[in-house]
Amino acid sequence: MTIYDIAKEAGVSGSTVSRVINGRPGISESTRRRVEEVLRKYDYSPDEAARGLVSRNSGMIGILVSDIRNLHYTEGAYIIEKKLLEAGFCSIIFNTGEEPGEKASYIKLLASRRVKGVVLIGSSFCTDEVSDAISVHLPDSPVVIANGRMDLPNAYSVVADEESGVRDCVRHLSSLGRSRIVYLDGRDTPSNAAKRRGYLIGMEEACLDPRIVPTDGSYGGGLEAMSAMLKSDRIDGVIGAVDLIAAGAERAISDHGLSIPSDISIIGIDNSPFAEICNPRLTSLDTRLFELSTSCADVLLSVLSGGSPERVASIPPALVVRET
Amino acid sequence: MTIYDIAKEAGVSGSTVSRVINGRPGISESTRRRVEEVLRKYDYSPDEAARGLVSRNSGMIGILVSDIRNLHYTEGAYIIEKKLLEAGFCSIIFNTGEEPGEKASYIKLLASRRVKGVVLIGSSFCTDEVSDAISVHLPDSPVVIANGRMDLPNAYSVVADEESGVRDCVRHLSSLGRSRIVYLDGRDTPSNAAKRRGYLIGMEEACLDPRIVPTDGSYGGGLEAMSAMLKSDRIDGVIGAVDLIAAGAERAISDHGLSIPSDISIIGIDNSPFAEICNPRLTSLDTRLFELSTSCADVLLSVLSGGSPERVASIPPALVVRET
DNA sequence: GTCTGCATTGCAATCGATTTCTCCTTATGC
DNA sequence: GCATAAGGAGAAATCGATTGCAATGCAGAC
Repeated sequence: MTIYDIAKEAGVSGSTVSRVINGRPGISESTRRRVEEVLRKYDYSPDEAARGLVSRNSGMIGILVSDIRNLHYTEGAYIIEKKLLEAGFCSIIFNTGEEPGEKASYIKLLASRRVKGVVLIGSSFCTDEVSDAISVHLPDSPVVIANGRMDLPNAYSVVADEESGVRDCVRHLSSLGRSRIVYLDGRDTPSNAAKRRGYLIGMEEACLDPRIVPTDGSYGGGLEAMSAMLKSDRIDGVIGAVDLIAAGAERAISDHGLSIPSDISIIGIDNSPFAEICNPRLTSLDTRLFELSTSCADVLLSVLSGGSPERVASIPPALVVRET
Repeated sequence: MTIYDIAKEAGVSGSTVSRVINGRPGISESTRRRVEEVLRKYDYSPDEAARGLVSRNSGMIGILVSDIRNLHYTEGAYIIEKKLLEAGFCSIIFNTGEEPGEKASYIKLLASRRVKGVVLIGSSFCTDEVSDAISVHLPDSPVVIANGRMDLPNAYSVVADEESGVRDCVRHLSSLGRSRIVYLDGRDTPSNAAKRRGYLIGMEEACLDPRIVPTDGSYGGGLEAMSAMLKSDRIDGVIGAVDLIAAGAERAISDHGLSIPSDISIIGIDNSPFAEICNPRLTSLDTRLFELSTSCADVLLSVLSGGSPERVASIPPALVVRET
């Protein structure tokens, strides 16, 4: 079923059908109605490949996600996808994995699909490989990075201000009289580096000794690191780089027979669904995933419709105080 | 940059370049090398729209997910996407929302993109609207439904045997001496209907009085429903249609001052990450999301490569006993 | 020396939709 | 009643890659 089949049945030419489909002017009301009739009859929809070929774009947006185990990223991807779809753009979503070389190859893949724009979710895309691949294969398409920065003429960033967010967490704990505040770090990403900086600044401001403990970023990792610490050290405050780590720590603390929050306060980061389910409910720094994701989509749509939004938008996080 | 640009630079015709790119035979080793050189020089990748136009397919697979709030679905989607990508297929993932009419329109969208196959995630796609849309717009492409059934010549199903899974949950509770076992239902889907059947069968077998309480399928819903029940009724076992409901119930019980599992046992369904984080850790029926999703991808790939897998594959769930 | 045959390579049509340019019809003004 | 303008519709080129078929060249056979 092509426009010519439609054309034949309606007794017109292909060009006319095309014009009707695309709402182009210069068609008489009667022909338009006749063609629309046939269009409806077959519930026709045009071949997007052919369309893309002549219009030189696919009407698609590429979304790259590095780590699917991170609920945070996938949720962001879906929010963005939904928003773009409402605006009439299809999205291709790819899991790129963590390897920088791999990530760059996905840029090429998107380029060959003639995407109109790209959204990169997570700071782990901010590498030279990815940046180079973009300037080679997609020098003219807008690229929006969620929670990361890239120095490219066609790149835009929307970031959560994690540094000051975590600093505020330290202030909060300190105002609660906590002084031995440990930071449970996650995997090595620019985002986690910003959080670490915020922690160090906060501790410095409060004239406290900082202590950063590495973990693998998982629930188990948080549990393990916390258990080890509780054996020897006195601690009264914990900040986890993500909620999952904090949840693991919470569990370790309650297994150790200490009480939360009277003995130890805990704060997680991201305000994920996990925070609500922990027992006691986890206090968490909300990095405003919804606003951030929505804003990414808005920035992209703005560029695509000829606007020129800010190169870097910053979303302030907010501490959600619960029971820990 | 087109194959003709490459061709000019290599001093050959476009056809030759095309043949080299696609590894077609009948090209001398020397020309092939020369063309490959230029290809590499520009890191060229062909326009997929043009390719799709002549080959009459896009090399893409459509994945439809109804509810993005359900972590279970999105995780399945990602597992499938990854597996398909490894096999060389790109995926377009769409959130369809719950409305049947909307869902059907996405089928049309996929058809216009000339997808090679479709994966529908969740039983909520098993409606007449969707089924009709498939037989009109995609009568020849394989369609795989994860955890649902559809009666169509080109449809394949991979389902978790939730009915017997939930029946086994009842048996488990009953073997623990529980007799007042409540089932907290979720939203109205074929999948939840199967779970309900399993519960009823299990209760019948154990000669116990069934009691099904509706909820909205959320953590809050489970909490609310359970709180209400605890005010008046004596209960010693709970099964939640999904982990989130069970987690809410768990919280309600501990808020009510009862102890788990000595006073009341709880079982969730899906064995999601939430189960591990609950305190105490939630016993849950693992519906084997990973195996199910992988199997969906396998079935699709099998059909696409000319195989004819079973129309319906069933994955037996497994009870993961934790602390509740 | 011509002819057959195979290996390479190029030409041109094709996929389906868009768009420019041209032609034709009809209405309007004189 | 005729000229002209304007609006409606079609013919054909185009997007970039693929592919059947034709053409070329070269080697070996007679």
